[in-house]
Amino acid sequence: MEAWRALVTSHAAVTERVQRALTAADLPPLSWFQMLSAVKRSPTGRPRMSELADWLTLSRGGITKLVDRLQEAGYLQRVDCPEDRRSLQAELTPAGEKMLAEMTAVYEAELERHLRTMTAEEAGLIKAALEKVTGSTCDSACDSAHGAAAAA
Amino acid sequence: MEAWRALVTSHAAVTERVQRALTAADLPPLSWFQMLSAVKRSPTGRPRMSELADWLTLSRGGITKLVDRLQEAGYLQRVDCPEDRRSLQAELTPAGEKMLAEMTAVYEAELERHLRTMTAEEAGLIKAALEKVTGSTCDSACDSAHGAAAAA
DNA sequence: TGAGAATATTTGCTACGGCAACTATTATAG
DNA sequence: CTATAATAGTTGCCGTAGCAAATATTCTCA
Repeated sequence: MEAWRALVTSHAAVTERVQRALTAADLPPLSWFQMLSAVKRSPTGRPRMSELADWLTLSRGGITKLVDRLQEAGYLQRVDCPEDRRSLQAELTPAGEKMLAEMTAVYEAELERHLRTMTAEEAGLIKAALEKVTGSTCDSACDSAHGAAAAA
Repeated sequence: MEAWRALVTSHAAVTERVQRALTAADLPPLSWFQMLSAVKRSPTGRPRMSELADWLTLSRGGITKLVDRLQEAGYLQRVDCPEDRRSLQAELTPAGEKMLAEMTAVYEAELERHLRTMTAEEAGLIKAALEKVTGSTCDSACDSAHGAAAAA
């Protein structure tokens, strides 16, 4: 429980620092970076809107508007999905690639600044422990759904 | 770096679950819980607005509005600060104490659900490592201010 | 003491995100 | 094949938070 509080606190603190570092460098906000890097990290390079919603833990509507802004800024474009005509895929433009690189530099520098007190072993442990948590979140969801269904 | 990504992801996932658990239980949002428990955890029990802003990592304006809502709901009240007439202190009302207890129950239950994959040792390590990060954030801020001053 | 800098909080304006309703397309059942 | 349900995405409306300006009070120093 205290560990969770520490996590929440450090998350908020570091995130705020990164935000400020980005604005100080006249760069777009963190949400843009998260979007751009999610698109970049996608196996296909062209994730669907709903995939982005899952990865960024954002609602569908939120994704629509975020992509709108990035598209208007010229960093992303929507392309029709060939397998499903309901669906759209987001794709980085060259300008988007460039911006992502710039933001990544600031982002990683700031992270390094704040996480330098952490040893590699600690980082490894944290990564492992928290990935277990995230992984099990899906199971919990199923439990939850099951429980609700049973109750209904 | 990957550890940080894991942290961000698990934070978002668990936070979202807790939010949903609270709304499912017809309780106020997570921000209210954070505010109430920050007031409760204050050494004096009557933190100032600016202390709350620091602890919740929220802007001053944000605190004003959040306290406004909690006050209107009858969970908090503002009292004049005796040492500094510019300042106000937030104080839990009996209804606020009661609500905090209710929300704490749901909050902790949900946390336990999602963090059950973590062992006590892991939790201890994470807590220690992340508290180091948060602690050093202040130093970094000083470094940063110093660097800016030197540059100017 | 008195002028001006610094600090604590609030307010107005704006941007961002969630939810529920809507459209368009695909999947399922009969 | 058609009707219905389910899914992908967008839109409108609302609540919430940040920022900069405004107000009130305290601090500094001459």
